[in-house]
Amino acid sequence: MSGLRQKILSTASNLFQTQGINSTGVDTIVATAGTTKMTLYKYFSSKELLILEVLREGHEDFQAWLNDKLNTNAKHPAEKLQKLFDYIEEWVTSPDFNGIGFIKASAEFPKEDNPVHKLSAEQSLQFREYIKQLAHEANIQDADGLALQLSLLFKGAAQAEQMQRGSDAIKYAKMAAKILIDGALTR
Amino acid sequence: MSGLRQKILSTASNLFQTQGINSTGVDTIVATAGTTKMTLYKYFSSKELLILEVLREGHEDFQAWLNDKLNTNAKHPAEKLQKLFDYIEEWVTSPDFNGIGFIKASAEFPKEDNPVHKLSAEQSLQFREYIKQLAHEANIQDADGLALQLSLLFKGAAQAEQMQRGSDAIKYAKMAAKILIDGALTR
DNA sequence: TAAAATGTATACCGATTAGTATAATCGATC
DNA sequence: GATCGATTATACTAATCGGTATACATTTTA
Repeated sequence: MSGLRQKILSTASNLFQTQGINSTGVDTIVATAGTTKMTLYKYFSSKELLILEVLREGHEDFQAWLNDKLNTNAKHPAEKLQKLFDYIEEWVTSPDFNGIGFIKASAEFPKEDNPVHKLSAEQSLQFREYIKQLAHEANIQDADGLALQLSLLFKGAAQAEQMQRGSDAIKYAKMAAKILIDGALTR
Repeated sequence: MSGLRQKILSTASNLFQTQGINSTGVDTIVATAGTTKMTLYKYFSSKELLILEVLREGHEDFQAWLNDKLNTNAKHPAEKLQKLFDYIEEWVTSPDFNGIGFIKASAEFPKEDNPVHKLSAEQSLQFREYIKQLAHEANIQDADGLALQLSLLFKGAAQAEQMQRGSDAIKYAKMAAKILIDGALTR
């Protein structure tokens, strides 16, 4: 049963994050994963498809982890909102954190009709919709606006973290989020 | 007097933004600029040096434009802070806007010792320091913190704009910035 | 008018890219 | 022990990459 497929996926994910997507050749991926090109192309029919799969898995992992954390550690919707950036911080500062995929992918594939770019935009929107749902359940008037603002803080912090690992950006993003959330709740 | 050098710079800037830096070959640049590789390499001894120069010019233009706008249209330091995102919006929504270079460059060159990455991080920090100075002059206690938060909003909005042109992210970033600034001023 | 600088045109180099063809090797099942 | 699927190993293709060499044309300067 192919642990190889998973190995290739995780290896590619790491390399994409540390070296860049376009700068990482297929040969480098298979060499690092300890396999050959024939095997890679048996599981992924093209590099683009591999990129898409890496993005998909990364996003699903993040969303599932975040949703699970919020559901088990917060009862009321407003509480979820207030704890959102706590878990974002926990995710981002985790030692095996390897970046928010869709942030970088959209930069490396700027053409709007590119499949990778389209998936990135879709995932970004999906995250925003998730926050919007939380805000809506917390009876916030402009749920859409708050969701957009929080996603901006998230993107900014992720971008800062990718620019310099271990920056204190997340900490201040959390404080800014608290101000925006509290303001929206008491309106 | 070489208008060719400037033509190459602006052409490269446009292509880098619309196609990506790594995805834009030197041949494409010279063909689009209407010149030859020999001329390009007379002005820029390598592609990396061309990238650095494009980044440098873009950042200088932005900083100079922003500083000029603030100085001529706002008197008091607090007023400058409050109008900051108005001009950021004006810059970003301008039709000939071609992206905040250091946002994308840091994604395409993730290695921290890479010259392009280093310049990007430097420019990002420089922008943050600029805001910090404004906040300091406005007698804001945690000038550093506010500057970081505003730069997060700026990065997030720029990232959103690069993901989808014409998004309303800037509008909401402006609103969030107002909340954060007002809160910091009346403390 | 002669010299010098600037730009064009074109062909080339070695390295790297994504992807494929072919044959050999491995382990498990029957 | 033979067979079968999965994996490896290696060599290859055609295209593209950044960068260079050479020869020629044009314009500027003296």
